Amino acid sequence: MSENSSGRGQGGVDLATNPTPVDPNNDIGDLILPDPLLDSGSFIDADQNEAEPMTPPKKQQHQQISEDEQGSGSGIATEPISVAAAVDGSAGSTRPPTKRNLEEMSKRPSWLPETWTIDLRVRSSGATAGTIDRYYRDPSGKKFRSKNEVMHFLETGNKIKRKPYDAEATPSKSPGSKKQKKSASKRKKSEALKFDFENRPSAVSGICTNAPEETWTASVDN
DNA sequence: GGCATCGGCCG
DNA sequence: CGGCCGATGCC
Repeated sequence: MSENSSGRGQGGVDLATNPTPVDPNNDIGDLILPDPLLDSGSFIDADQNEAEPMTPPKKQQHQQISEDEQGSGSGIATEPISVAAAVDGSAGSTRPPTKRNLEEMSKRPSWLPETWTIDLRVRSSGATAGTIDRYYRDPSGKKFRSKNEVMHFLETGNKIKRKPYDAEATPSKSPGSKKQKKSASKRKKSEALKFDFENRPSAVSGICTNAPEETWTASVDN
């Protein structure tokens, strides 16, 4: 505690560095947000659970924004971010604004289904250390790297297919023979949208009605 | 083989 | 600056 005055002794300077130019009524009020994650209209009731016989009573669908705690030991370099911890509110002059808005980052984009979850990962090593990467997890647990991938999955139901890596393409290869796509796997079911059947509540219609028309909704119809 | 992360590039 | 993708390394 004594270090308090020592480390942050520059109380006066603090204000000078962070004068918060235009701030009508933010101040601490900003920190006490009612519900940054839950917006009005967002209800996470477990009431509908009972309607789903298949849904095991293991756990509810809480908004898990990857606020898990690193248990220990794992050689995981990147560490999951905690929204609560990120709310320092202190003079973060030494911190880039990127982190400060961690809260905003954890909020779901409009194009992302409400049943999906966001995974925030911070790079702890490398030249890009400190970079925040956003991942998207679907109700099933699949992990995606970017919005594009998520959309692809929502549209086709199949994970994006990336090149199998062709190395330098064999320099001495003769022209004429190459990788010919084999027409294998023709049984590719699921070509048509797969809503979040994983946790499809019986009141789905209610939610749909209530929720505004999102872009992804249109895709489903398509 | 698969997963995870980092780097670098682009908009 | 943010975001996405690609590639590599590691397990």
